[in-house]
Amino acid sequence: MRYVVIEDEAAIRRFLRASLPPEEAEIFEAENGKDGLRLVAQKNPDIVLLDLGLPDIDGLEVLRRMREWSDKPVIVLSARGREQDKVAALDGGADDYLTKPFSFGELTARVRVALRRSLRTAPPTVPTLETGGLKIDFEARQVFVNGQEIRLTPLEYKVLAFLARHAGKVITHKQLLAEVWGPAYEDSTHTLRVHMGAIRQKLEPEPARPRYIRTETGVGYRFLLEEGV
Amino acid sequence: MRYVVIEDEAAIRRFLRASLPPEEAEIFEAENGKDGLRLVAQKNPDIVLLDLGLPDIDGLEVLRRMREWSDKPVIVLSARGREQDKVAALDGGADDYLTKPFSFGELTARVRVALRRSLRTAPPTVPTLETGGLKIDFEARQVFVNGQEIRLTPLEYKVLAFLARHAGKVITHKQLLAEVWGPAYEDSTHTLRVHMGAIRQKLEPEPARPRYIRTETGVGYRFLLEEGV
DNA sequence: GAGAATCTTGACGAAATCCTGATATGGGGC
DNA sequence: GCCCCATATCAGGATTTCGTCAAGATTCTC
Repeated sequence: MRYVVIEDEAAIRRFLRASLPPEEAEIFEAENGKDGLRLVAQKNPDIVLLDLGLPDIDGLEVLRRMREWSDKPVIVLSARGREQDKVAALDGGADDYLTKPFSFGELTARVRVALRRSLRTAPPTVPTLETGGLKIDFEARQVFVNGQEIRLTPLEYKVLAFLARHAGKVITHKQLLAEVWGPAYEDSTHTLRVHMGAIRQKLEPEPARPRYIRTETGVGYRFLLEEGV
Repeated sequence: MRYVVIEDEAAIRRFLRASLPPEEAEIFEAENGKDGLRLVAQKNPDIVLLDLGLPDIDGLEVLRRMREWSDKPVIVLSARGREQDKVAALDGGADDYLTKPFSFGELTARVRVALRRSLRTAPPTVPTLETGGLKIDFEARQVFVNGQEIRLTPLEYKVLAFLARHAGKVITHKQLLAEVWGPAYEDSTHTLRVHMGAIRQKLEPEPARPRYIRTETGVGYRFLLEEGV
């Protein structure tokens, strides 16, 4: 996690450095608004801690300018405790407001809240798997063969998705049945075979000689990553 | 904007009612945790104000249970001012924490912050979406088919808009019901089907062979970006 | 308070999906 | 070649899921 701290009092900066464990936190510090804005732009932090009483530009102005091009979470730390100061900062785009003196625990908890939220806003990866002519878009729940969409029933999709998520590894019948049908169906191998037949019919060019899902006789099935023979 | 207030002191509830202008705020009140949870599920509010000292369940427990199925913003209002109380609530899923007595201005400012943020969390706002002969103007809340405006009821529009904002992806019945009707209605699939029928009747040229919204049997619905078959 | 619009609920036929049994295939061991 | 086992395929019928219609209930509007 990367922090930018914009704060002119060295004591507070020291306090923050001490509060945030260095193995988790990379901290960049600025003593005035101008340097602070530059740091935010350069370092692309996950969160910004901003003092209002800065020597050059007022903290509110720093916030205003930052909000023109960034929506990184900002927590304001200020000695000003009047209601109108809080309202101005919060309406000016701050995500939270802490009045000095504040406690270490509350600060870190509020930092966690802000980080938790910004993580939720930005979904991590786009999970999509592609091998040979087969493409599986897990997010959209869609499967393509050579660019053509293939429609799968709920069970077919679940089976294929589970195999693909464990691509390269052998998945036993029991594992598949327990995962897709539920633990009570571990012995319904016949049902599984029928569904596998339907899946291959739909996505294998030659269902009799499968390229994507190999049957491991006596054990289970394996999703092939590189096109095997 | 819809508020749910979970607070046993009548004085505070009165204060909140007075603080939030009725023309902008629809307020639902509960005096204990049990009713509060039910209200959140039923009314599908934009924000929840939660007291920690409730007569039946502890506020922290209410928060914990709510977070199992909802990520609506929650602002905790509490007489407990100790650091450990704040940390527990914030780490328990609260979005903000205000110690009583709090000022009217700070409360409303923090509410605005939470609302601003949850709006931003919502899928990227595309002012208008167009595919085939269908055009959806999200800002004006208007829908056109081949240039002709289609009148949709509030629920119909919400369903269509949610699907369209996640165009291409499968939306499960539960997701759709939780989002449009509220978490308490996750199992009213039948109602959803009837509304879907009405929507298709209005905007599909051939309602029996839909071009814009495909049903994914056993899973949910999908808004089609390119015109399917 | 009447009328319209909207929403929910129930009933029933249609469609899709799923399971089961019967039968075919294919490879290894003898 | 022949048998045996695991697997694959096919076909039917059961079950689940969907769509539609229509009748009440509720809310909104005038």
